[in-house]
Amino acid sequence: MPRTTENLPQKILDTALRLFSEKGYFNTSVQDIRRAAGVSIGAIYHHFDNKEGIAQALVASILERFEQAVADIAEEQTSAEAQCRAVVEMLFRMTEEDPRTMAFALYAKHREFMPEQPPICSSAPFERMREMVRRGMDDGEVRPGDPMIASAVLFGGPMRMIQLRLDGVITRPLPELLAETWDSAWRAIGRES
Amino acid sequence: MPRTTENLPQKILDTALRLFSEKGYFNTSVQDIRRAAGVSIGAIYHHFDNKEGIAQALVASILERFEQAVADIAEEQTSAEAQCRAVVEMLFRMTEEDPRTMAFALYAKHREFMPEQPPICSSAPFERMREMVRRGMDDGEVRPGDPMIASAVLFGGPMRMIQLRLDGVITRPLPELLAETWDSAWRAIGRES
DNA sequence: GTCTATACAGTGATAGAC
DNA sequence: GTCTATCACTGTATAGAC
Repeated sequence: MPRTTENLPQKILDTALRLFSEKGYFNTSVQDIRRAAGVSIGAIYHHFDNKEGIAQALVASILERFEQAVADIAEEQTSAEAQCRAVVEMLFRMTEEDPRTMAFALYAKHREFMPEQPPICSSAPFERMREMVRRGMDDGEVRPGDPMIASAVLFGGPMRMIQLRLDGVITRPLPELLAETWDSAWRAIGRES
Repeated sequence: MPRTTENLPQKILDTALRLFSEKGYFNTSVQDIRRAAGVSIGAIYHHFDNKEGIAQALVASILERFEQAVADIAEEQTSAEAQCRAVVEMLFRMTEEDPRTMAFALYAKHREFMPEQPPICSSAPFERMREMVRRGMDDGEVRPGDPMIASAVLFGGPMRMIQLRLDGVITRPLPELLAETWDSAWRAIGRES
């Protein structure tokens, strides 16, 4: 890849992500994006079909990163507990490093501005997380029961922590709280040792 | 209270709640509310300051119901576990009886259309739920630790179940899943018996 | 590929009759 | 209190020059 200045589509996406997560999709006009990115309306509509297309490109790119991270974890870790813990650790870290991406990915109502798109909670990385729990159940690492309930309870707590952190209710960085959060969350579904 | 036909402000609120939860706040115009409620624009603006005022009235009324329900539970139940379980049972029941209200109350981005309002997660009923867990910790009913983490993990799982149910990922009525959900969630933070 | 200028639909809100 | 008619404006998106 030749060394080039940041290309224009990427600059548009970065700016849109910032504005969408700060003010919300509907409170952000294409004019706002144009102004903040320092480009023209024509350039935006040359690279994207319409405003919704910008949002779609953003979600697709974020889900791709998620899916890659989860896939890497699935390869590196063997036990279900280690896999699930690594996923939560990754999510906590990403929340601190890039809160805007997390807010937009996990905590926006995509259906409202992308009516045709499937909900985020049925996307590949989330399916994979449920699959980790299901396998742990088959292997006897997780207490028997309904896999959907088990994964909702296991990941629901940490995801609630992320939401409270993004809302400013939790003030400490999440990685500092990982150990205690995980101990509790796993105790809910793990077999006692 | 005299027996009267449903009054107009209430009809406006009911219609707005339906449209807001089905299509979202920004995809619903005041004209849409007017049409669906079978009233005039003038009537709407006579009873409410503006569109945001309708949303504020809705949130206030829902939070009042929540707060009342949680206060009743706090009176009826003594142990922290019984209190918290009753809250989750109430939320699961309300999700089935009135999914629109739950979707709008728990799962809408209020800050985007009501910028001046405090976030829902710092409202009275949610504070009270955290207080229940904190008291359980003081009484030795809950394992010692950070009360914020404990309540996030305890209620985060059930609230994730509600979200998945509203998104159609879970197809069975939540009350049928209450027992298993609660057993897991409480195990995360309760002292072993 | 990037720009400026503009079309035009639909929005929230108001005025004023009844 | 409820209505109709209308305003002023912003939004998305397109056309066409460079």
